Amino acid sequence: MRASDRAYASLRDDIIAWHLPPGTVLAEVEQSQRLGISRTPLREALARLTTEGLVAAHPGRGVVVTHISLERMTDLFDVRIPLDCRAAELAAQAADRKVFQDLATGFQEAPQLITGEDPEQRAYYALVAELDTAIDAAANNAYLLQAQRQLRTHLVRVRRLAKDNPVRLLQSAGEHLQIACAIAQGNPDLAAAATRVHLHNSLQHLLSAEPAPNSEPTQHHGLTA
Amino acid sequence: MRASDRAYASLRDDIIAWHLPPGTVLAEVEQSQRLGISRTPLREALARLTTEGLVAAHPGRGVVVTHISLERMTDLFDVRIPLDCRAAELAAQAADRKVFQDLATGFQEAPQLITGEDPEQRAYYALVAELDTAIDAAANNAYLLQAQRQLRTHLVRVRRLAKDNPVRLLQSAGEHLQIACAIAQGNPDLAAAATRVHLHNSLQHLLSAEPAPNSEPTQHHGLTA
DNA sequence: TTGGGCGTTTCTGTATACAGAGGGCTGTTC
DNA sequence: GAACAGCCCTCTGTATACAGAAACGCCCAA
Repeated sequence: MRASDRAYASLRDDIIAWHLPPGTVLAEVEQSQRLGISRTPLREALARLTTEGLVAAHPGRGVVVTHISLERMTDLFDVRIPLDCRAAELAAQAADRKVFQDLATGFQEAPQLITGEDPEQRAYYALVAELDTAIDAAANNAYLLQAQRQLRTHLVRVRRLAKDNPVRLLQSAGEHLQIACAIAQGNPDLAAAATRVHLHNSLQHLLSAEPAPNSEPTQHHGLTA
Repeated sequence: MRASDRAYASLRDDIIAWHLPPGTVLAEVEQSQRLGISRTPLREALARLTTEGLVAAHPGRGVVVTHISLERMTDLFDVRIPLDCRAAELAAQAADRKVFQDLATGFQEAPQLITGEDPEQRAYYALVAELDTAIDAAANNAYLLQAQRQLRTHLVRVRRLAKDNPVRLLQSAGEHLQIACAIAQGNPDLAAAATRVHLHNSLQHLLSAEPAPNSEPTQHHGLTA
């Protein structure tokens, strides 16, 4: 694997995990030394992160980890809802039903995954990611996948701002179960509707949380737009 | 402006305009000499083009201009339709009506723009781009804008494969007029419906054209997905 | 004649060196 | 004491030099 790929993955993970919190200045020499590479591959990694909107080139100040705020989630969901609904429709039309039946079983057993042990609820979110991946594969649309990947990066990042509680996670599991069942039944309309319901509730839950201490005041969002 | 930005813009324009047709190998030394820069900024430009899907890193063979085919337009419109419809809805909710009234007037007069003089119909497509820009501005959503920009790049590129004829362009102007009017009236449902009608007809027109001589057989599409 | 192996050559990926610009600090002056 | 100007320093952006890998071609052998 190339050094620039490793640097990209490492920085991306660190930003998503809030090891590099918003506002952090990523000086090229400092980061290249930290990662044990030269500036050339590091610059490539930073360029990729910039196009993704995870960092922004602050002219004169270097590259800065972008701020993320709950206020912008409404905008993000305005894009996410139609894309995810369309993906669910396409998946319901074309999917291997066995795959989604198995996923449905998984979500039925999700309450066992949602334990108090892991505050990040990795096991449950891994199952959610599995469903997303299965929908992507069934929809089989490279353009759709690329658009969704962009959005998901920012969504994973905002999780830290939200307050997951077992009640909401159990409700979420039920919604995902509904989506998986609809796709397994080959019902596109139902799959899209279930997706819309789930995303609506997710957004409401996100917005209902009071701003976390990490939430910074609204600033330039950093998308190169 | 940075050398890497100029290289990116130059290569992007050349690919979109088919000066660099699909399958062209972009060797780093060759292109850097052609553009009068060194390999470092050129590599940055190629990386950006790769993430956009305009070129693909062919391992061992260098970077190659990706193939584009009408077959993939169905996939592209599967993403474009929900996004454009949502954008039209948002614009209809928030737009400065005067702007879209003026655009509507422009589309009413579009038949005068659609002349036989310019085979590429630049004047008409500039008006269409103006409407797109106005919708983007009214929708005021950075995530939406970024997703649409990706798609539009590929759409402009495929125009060369389609056969524009005055009949279709006049029909298209009427559809755009309907969209602009609906937004100017502040009617989100109508705006989305008009957008859906227009995109449906656009796709049908694209697919009705027999494959142009430039159309290559289906290959790896090159999106890094 | 064809297939396989080796050498050459060119290419990518990385490191480093260099130049220009911008900011911060310090000294001086009002 | 405060404000402005000049200098220095650090940082980005670019060029170039170097190393490893892969592909092409040629030669030899079967």
